Amino acid sequence: MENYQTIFQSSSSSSHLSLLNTLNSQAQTQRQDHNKSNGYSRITSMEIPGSSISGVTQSNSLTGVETEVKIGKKRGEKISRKPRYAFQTRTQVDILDDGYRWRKYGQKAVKNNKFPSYYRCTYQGCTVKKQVQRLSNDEGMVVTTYEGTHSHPIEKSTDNFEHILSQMQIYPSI
DNA sequence: CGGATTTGACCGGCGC
DNA sequence: GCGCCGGTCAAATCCG
Repeated sequence: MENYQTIFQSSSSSSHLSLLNTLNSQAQTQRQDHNKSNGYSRITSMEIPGSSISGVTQSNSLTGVETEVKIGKKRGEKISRKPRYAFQTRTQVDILDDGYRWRKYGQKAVKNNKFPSYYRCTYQGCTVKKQVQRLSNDEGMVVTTYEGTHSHPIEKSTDNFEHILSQMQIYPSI
């Protein structure tokens, strides 16, 4: 976990998928190191200087956390854990388009937070889920949690987001 | 017309 | 055992 910046710079042609895959790999690596039991382990922190996202006026700071979700409800099934990556983004727009097609399937009120929105990837066979929460503390703070990994190419051409990713800087630990 | 979004209800799990 | 909270589903609606 030393060369975060290098990894991101090398993902110039593969776009957003590379970002998530990169985080995926690093998350797994760190998971072995820390092996947190509380379920949340901070893996990366990103900061985006004032960018060109429509609606964003100030700097964005992304914080990625990886979570292990164990599903042991079924019978003798193997221990399946779903990777979850949470990004804390300081922006005014709730929906950060990462290039995939998302379909909202639920919205429920939570005590400490605002109304979290639940999204699912509409690609056939893709069970990746995304949860967007808005912190009541900071209106501009949005927590996006990705659950699962995409196994298909990106449909949309979000040059905007990609541009931001290129400017993204990750610090080893904050 | 098709697809995405919305909102309410339902279900399951956890806590007390 | 009951109640509460969170999460998901599903039908209706709206938009493009």
